[in-house]
Amino acid sequence: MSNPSEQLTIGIFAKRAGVNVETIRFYQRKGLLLEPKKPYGGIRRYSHADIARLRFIKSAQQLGFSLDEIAELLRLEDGAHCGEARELAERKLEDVRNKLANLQRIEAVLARLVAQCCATHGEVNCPLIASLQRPE
Amino acid sequence: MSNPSEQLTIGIFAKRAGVNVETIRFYQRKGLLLEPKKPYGGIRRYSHADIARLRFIKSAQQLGFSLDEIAELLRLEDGAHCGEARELAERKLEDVRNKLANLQRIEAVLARLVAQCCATHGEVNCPLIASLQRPE
DNA sequence: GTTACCTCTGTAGTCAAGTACGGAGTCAAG
DNA sequence: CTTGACTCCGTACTTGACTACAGAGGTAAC
Repeated sequence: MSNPSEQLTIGIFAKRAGVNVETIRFYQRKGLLLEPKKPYGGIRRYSHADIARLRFIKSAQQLGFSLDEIAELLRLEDGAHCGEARELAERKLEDVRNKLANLQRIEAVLARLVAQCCATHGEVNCPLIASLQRPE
Repeated sequence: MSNPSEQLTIGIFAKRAGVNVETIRFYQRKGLLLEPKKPYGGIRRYSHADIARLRFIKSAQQLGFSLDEIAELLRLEDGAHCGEARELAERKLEDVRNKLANLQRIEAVLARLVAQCCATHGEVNCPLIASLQRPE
């Protein structure tokens, strides 16, 4: 059914990855996806690797990375100028860890909220808001 | 220094919360922040509760919640139609847990990347991308 | 070999989330 | 009682991330 060496047209590629064809072209213009070279005036073909890459972009995006940041992440794998890449990775890692910490706090609070919900009526001063505050 | 009953003008409010004045007005238009009623043709004053709320908005936003979603989250505390709120919180919780899982995968990979960096040259087929893939 | 449905390229429009700005009013200090 | 800094309100501009569309060409199925 999904033979790994299958070559896809842009339409099918888009469908498989769950995005709009225009989005793919847009990402190509931004350099997030490479355009496969086309067979002399013909139609370009895409591979499963392209789908993987696109899915990665979409996932990273959902985590709050901008397309420019994602481009950087992808350059880690593509170019791999080593020192530079390492630095970049380190910065991203810190970033990611901050996001994680925040998300964990939210998670805890939401979970508690769900658990307690309706247990206490009346003066609800929401734990959600409090949870995101830190001294400074 | 920061007496809790202090009343702030919008400019000071903005500065304390680290945002633009215009952003505050924009959030008021969207209903994310309430405009304090103003003393008859005068100037509105803001409290520390407002700062807390604004900081919450900003944090949530960094985690990939849209302003509309944040509005929903805030309605959890403001309105508290209980059943509804609980449902919303549950949906968000799932959301958050998915994000967490993804971030954790990225975290692991980035950490590994940083650790191994430059250890293996040549054919690098990036673990980053692989990390975000799941069967379906 | 024509029809229906693609693809390609470029340019323009949309939507969310701000940001900027103009003109009028407010207010505290000097 | 004026000056300078700030507020208010409305409208318009910007940026990031798409999304749509027009016009030309490719292709597979009949």
